[in-house]
Amino acid sequence: MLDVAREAGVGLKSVSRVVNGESGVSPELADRVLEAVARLGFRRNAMAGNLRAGRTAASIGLVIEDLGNPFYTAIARGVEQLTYERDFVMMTASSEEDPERERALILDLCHRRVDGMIIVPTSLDHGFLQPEIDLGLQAVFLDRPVSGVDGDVVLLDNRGGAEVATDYLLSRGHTRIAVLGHDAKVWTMRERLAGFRARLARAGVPYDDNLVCLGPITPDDAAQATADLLARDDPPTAFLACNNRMTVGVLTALRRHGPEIDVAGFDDIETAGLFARPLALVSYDATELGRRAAALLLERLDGRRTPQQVVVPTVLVHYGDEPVAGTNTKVRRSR
Amino acid sequence: MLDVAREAGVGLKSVSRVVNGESGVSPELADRVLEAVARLGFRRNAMAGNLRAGRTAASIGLVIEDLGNPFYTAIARGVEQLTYERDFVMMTASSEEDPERERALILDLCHRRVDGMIIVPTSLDHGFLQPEIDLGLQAVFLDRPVSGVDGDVVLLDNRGGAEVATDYLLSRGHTRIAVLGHDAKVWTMRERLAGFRARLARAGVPYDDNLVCLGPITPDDAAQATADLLARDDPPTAFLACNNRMTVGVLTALRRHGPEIDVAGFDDIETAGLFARPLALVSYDATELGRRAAALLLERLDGRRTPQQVVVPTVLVHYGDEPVAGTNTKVRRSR
DNA sequence: GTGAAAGCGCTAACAC
DNA sequence: GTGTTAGCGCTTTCAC
Repeated sequence: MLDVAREAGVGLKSVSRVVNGESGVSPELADRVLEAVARLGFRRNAMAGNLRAGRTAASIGLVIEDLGNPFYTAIARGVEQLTYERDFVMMTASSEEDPERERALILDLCHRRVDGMIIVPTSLDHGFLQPEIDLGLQAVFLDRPVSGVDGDVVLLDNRGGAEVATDYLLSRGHTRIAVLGHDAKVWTMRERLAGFRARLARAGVPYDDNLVCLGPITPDDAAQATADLLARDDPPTAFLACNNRMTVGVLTALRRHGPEIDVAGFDDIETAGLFARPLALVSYDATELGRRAAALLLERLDGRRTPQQVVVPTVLVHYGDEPVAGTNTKVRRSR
Repeated sequence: MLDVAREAGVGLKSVSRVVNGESGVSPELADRVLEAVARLGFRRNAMAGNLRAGRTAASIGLVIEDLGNPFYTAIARGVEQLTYERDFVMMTASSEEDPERERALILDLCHRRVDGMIIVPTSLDHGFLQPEIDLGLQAVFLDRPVSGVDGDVVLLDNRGGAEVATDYLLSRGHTRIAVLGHDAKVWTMRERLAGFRARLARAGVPYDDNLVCLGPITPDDAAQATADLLARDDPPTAFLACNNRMTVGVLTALRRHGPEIDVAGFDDIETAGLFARPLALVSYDATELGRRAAALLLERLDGRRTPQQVVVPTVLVHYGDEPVAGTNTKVRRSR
């Protein structure tokens, strides 16, 4: 920059002003500067500019579990939509559900002085973040609550969604409903299970632990588990899949089975309307989830300090009952 | 850092050494420093460290079209897999297919001194990047070639894929094959169309411009276009959809039609095996596409300068012919 | 081993 | 309007 100043025969600050489009520079001087900039191939170093006291990098960190899962990428998209307008860049990182990796990722982003972070927490305790927050980091947690840290939280109405889905399967006359889900250590999973059990109890249907299969991770895992369940002497007559991967797995295993087996699942699937089998999905706008989180973060960056929590409702959407475009019936909102 | 030095009663450089885990510090001194760091809640500022001459931010920029499209997120995932191991952070940004936005995004990332960039180019000319490259930026272009810039390129065998898909439809006896695609300004689209025409010609089937519909963007657009085509006096008997959104649209419009209409599409769809209708898809590993690009970029960052170009092959995968899990028949490789 | 001094490229405060 | 002077928080010589 100093070189430019010399080349143009002006002061350092004038170059700074011109380069940053600040006002208060005479046009001719600006021209000279611009010329020198061009001649010298000067590029402003944003990092240096952000070095100033208390300043940050105009960047936000997004820590999700897996860039390969449409749920998380929809979130990333929502976050980007809002942060782009404010000229933040988004640094995305996948924790791969590994608490240790998550921790390292988050701390690295902190060192890079991101202004704020949106985190889908994998660790059970985020106490390690509190020091950073005390130092000025702003954080919004997404999809799961956290303990030991100040920050906003954006949640899904998991319990309500599970309740509506369970009611639907019960209303179809099922009493032996299998549940497929991920690890019960994950809060969302516990909530969904709780909703399921609550509705079963209300309907007077006994809860059978043997029909609940937690653990599968990939669709293939889930398909195998489904096949195992169906091979039993007293197989389930309906399935509740607790996330998009489980749903795909269940459906894969059911391809040779008739429509008498009903399936409900959590998370929307973009192509569900094209499936061979009818399907009820607990849906919600995942992009909106990201937008809400980003909005909260931006509010925080603007100065809000009182913690907020928002819960995004879900809707049970029926696919395939009436195979006509655009007629998915929204049956009942969870809240 | 100076505060820490004072607090520990040591020199500035010693703190730096300890904080960066450099060797050559006596254990007791290190202990004192660590203590002071803890007491003062010191956090190293990575941005300041990277300010030094010629240094960079250990970050790479990824510019794609749309974070909502599984094609691009699969790429992002592949890129992340390789760059994570080298402690780079990934700054992701969507150009939304807007050349102006793309340009702004790229330039912003340059100013943030990313070490390298992986770009799915939307603009037709990237000459504006050459100055940055001359200044040391490393770039890899993905999915489409670019003009006017030095950099590596990772491409898909678009033409070969289209040829195999076209051959398949021809082999099923179709002579009136409709093509749905995005803008012909996009290189991939032109390649796919060229492959289609080449095989038509070879088979002696006349090319009918009226059956080629370019322009739809969303699945809904494509569904509408498909419906329009089917409503003609002499409708097509098969469809070639040139990307995942087109495929979904075509299938949506075809839900009420029998299996006599064949559909082939470009891009894999994760849930295609669950669809009501058989489907042939020109598939490839999009994550691998990202990995290849990242590998090239890392090589460049390690010093390679000779430009490279890699072409990733495609495979035609048949879904739904034989509804059993795991038996998707890979019919023919494009190369 | 350890530390002082001189920047890295920029912006904020303050003169002119 | 415009330029000068301090830093921002760190790393890098290079003495000690």
